[in-house]
Amino acid sequence: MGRKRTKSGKIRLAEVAEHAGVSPITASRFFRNPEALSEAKRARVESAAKELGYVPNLAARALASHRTEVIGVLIPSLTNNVFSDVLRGIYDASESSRYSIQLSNTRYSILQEEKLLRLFLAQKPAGLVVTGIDQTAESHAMLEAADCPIMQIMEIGPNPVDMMIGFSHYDAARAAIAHLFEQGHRRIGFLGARMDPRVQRRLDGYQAAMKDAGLFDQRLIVATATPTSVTLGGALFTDLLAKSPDIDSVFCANDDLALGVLFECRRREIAIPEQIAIIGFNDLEFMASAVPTLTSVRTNRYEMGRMAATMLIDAIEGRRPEQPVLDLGFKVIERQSSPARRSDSRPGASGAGAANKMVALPSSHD
Amino acid sequence: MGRKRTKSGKIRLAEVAEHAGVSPITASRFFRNPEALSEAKRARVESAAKELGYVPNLAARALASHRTEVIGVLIPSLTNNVFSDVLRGIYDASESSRYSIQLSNTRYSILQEEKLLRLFLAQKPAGLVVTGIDQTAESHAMLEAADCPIMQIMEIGPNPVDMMIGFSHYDAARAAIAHLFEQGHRRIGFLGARMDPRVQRRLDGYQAAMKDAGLFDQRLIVATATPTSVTLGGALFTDLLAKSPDIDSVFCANDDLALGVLFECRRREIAIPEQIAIIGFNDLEFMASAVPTLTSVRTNRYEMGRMAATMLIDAIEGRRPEQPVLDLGFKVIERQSSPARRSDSRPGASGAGAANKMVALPSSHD
DNA sequence: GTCGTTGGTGGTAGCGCTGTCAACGTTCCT
DNA sequence: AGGAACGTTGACAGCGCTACCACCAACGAC
Repeated sequence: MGRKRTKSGKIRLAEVAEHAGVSPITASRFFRNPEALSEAKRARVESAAKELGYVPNLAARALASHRTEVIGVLIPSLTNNVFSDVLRGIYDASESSRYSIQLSNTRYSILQEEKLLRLFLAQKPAGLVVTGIDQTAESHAMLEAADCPIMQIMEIGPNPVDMMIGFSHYDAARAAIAHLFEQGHRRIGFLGARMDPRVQRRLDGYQAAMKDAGLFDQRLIVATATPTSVTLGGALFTDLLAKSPDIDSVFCANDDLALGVLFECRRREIAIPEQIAIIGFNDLEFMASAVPTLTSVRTNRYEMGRMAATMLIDAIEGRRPEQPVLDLGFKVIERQSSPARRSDSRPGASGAGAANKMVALPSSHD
Repeated sequence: MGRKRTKSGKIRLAEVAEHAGVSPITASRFFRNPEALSEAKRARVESAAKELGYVPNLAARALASHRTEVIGVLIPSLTNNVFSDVLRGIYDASESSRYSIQLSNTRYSILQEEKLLRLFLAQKPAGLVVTGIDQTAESHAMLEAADCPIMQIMEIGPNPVDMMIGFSHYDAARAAIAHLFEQGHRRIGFLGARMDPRVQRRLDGYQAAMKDAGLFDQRLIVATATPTSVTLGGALFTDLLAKSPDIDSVFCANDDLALGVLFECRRREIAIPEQIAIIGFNDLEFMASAVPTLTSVRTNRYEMGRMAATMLIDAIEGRRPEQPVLDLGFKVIERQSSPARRSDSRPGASGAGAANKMVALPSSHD
């Protein structure tokens, strides 16, 4: 009874249409723009499709329509906890949509990013998510020329290609240092690993804050291109102690380093926070649970991913946001590793539920 | 001068063929099976493609060839560190190939897995990676019927659908308990979170080992469906202490829990390892760096992902492995949290470089 | 020398879907 | 009442590529 079919019982759109007693085009429209159909035909096609177990052939759709339902995502690392949170947000937001995520890893190389971008763009993605604002000129040009919405995530800065969601790493670092200043610290060390552009901007923020306070000292900075790890945190802290034995606190550019510092202090019997205060960055889950609990700068990673995908999908479907650049801000979460030394009215900082100071500023550091 | 072209200067295969002075079919063959061409034509097509910047249209290819160059990967969680390592291996191995990875998150639901499987299979993937061996009957049937290679990862067990890479979580747990027995421990607690099938099998291994030794006690087990976290480790340990104050050691079904236990012991001033020994599972990076360093069962997660993708791609391209089931084994990495109490000839266990006992057995527990 | 046989090449005919445009019936306006 | 406007539907012609089969030359076997 069926029309000709090449492959094993595969249901095609034509079968659905025949079953529903409509033309293939009407059936096609049902899947793309159901509102355009009359109530009656919509129901007929819907039940026919369900009955036959129809699954559209995405390759044919892509070929005929000159576009895909793929959102390309370029991130620098799969290992980093930070990106796994962002990714989870992206996947969660895309799950209820028709779009699928195509992930690629740039390994912190903007040249690799450029190469991948070229590859992605050639397949006419529905949208693109790229990490950061430090693309090559060539990449930037390709993104500008792309005929799909683009979302830059992780940080905000001038000259967005299209949309942008993130926060100012510079301001966040300044807020971390301001917090330590408030608690009475002066000799504040900086520990940084990987030194990707965002960590670099945290270092910039640290330097600016220290210089403004007249406290800058090159010997307070230990930074390496080595990928981050807890073990590395201990090693960098050891270096820092050797360079500057008189530090009273450390700003770690991420939480893994902070945990490494915590352990190294245990090993050296350095009391936290009495001898050295610690503040981390990102506020990973374990920070609230360490002993002592560790102060950190909370960033909204999951939300960043979720919003990025949501806004991107909206833009793909023609609902462009009124506000293309979104600053998700950050919070300094005060915990035991950086206590208030003054006995003023500030609420105590003693764990996850402790007083938080919300800081969310537009990026304005250059 | 070119032939008709629908879209803005997009180079099609026909253009390349024309430029190279061959037929489109010959050009097509160049990309699929270069060896089939004569030396001369191969060079001509190659330079023409390069000169024109030709990028094949994957949708057209998929439509015409009835297959895609997509490897579907179904994992239960994006957050879990364990899977991010596996994923990194998969992405690394696929990067140099023509295949792209399509990732989906089952959220530890085998019903969701079944749904996603149906979706994936309909797009005729080149290959499929699924997590674990606990698919629904329906899923299993679909996988059996699929006309592409299938790789099951994370554990090994009976009745592989096709290929399988992993290790026995049951045996690994037994090895962890055997290690604690050797060190003289008897009241060994078990802490488990999420209780997915693999954690369940670790519990099974724990129970079997304890029963075999005549030491089993239901009150030694604290397990919850709650997703794992460091904080949860502390909470579960608190529960365990309430149920069994006389424990001498804890086997944590993963390292996050172990870190939580470490912090909770600090909080309660319980000495590790003097009062309580700890062993974790997976050997995440921080285990070697904690104070004291934490014993764990090392699993080859990155390697698992890398091998899975490599073998799958080989199978897709017709190079089927001689050995479809691969046991990657595990290692108990002895560290300070579970020291040798006897002063025999066993090498000391004092850090990352400490003596390791290699155990790698085929799954044989049922 | 004729016949396979092989390796290399090309022609034809779609893959399953959607863009475009035309055509239809209905409603609303003047 | 006539016409425009709208909402709904369908016919047709590909999208860019590859499967399939046919073909041709060059080679060795008999």
